[in-house]
Amino acid sequence: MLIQERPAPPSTKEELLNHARALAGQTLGQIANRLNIAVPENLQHSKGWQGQLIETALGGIDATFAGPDFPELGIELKTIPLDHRGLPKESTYVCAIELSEIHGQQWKTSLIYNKLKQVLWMPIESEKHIPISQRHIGMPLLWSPSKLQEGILKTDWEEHMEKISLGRIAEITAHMGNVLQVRPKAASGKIRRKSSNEQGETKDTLPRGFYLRPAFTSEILKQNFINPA
DNA sequence: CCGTGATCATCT
DNA sequence: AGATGATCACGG
Repeated sequence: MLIQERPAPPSTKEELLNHARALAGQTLGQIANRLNIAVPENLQHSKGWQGQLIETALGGIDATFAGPDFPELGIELKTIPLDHRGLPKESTYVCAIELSEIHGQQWKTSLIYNKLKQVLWMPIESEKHIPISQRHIGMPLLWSPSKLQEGILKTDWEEHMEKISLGRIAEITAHMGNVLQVRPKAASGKIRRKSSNEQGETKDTLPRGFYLRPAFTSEILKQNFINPA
């Protein structure tokens, strides 16, 4: 991705939100053109393209950093693909799961909590038949989990982490978790990573990541109607 | 190789 | 159709 005019990082939450709202109604093509970024024909070989584009447009940091996209503000950016009904088309990847040194991890200090405590959701029109350059950005939402939502996330997280700490990660499937899933996250099914249990014994396992179910992100996006931007 | 950005491809 | 398990590209 060639970037010629990368915006500076926003210094305040208001600045970020204003910039994000200014993108609403625009197409991916318009945004890409301003940044001199080429638009791919399809996303099959450019799966993270939209996320990188919006992150660049808003002045976020490098995607490779294992933390919030806007560290100063503690805000994570997530693009979310919508179908014609305005519902999420896919689950939302949150972060990789640490497979070692998981003993004693607490929810409040976990990587996933720190990623989810404040998220800027950028909806993107993602019907298959619409050319990528013509897809529109929807109205963004700056969200933090409600007490109820956080409780559900925490419970899911604790159940998953307990299995992992017991060395039973192989038993975890995407069927588990009310709103938070554990699914493979690797370049291929052949990749292996060391996973250690409470006794310090290690096993090689497929790397996993945390994902939010579409039903959960759908509920989150409804706040756009309760609290119109 | 690993974690970031996610969507794809297949099965039910 | 929707969900699950698998995969693609990139920078460090």
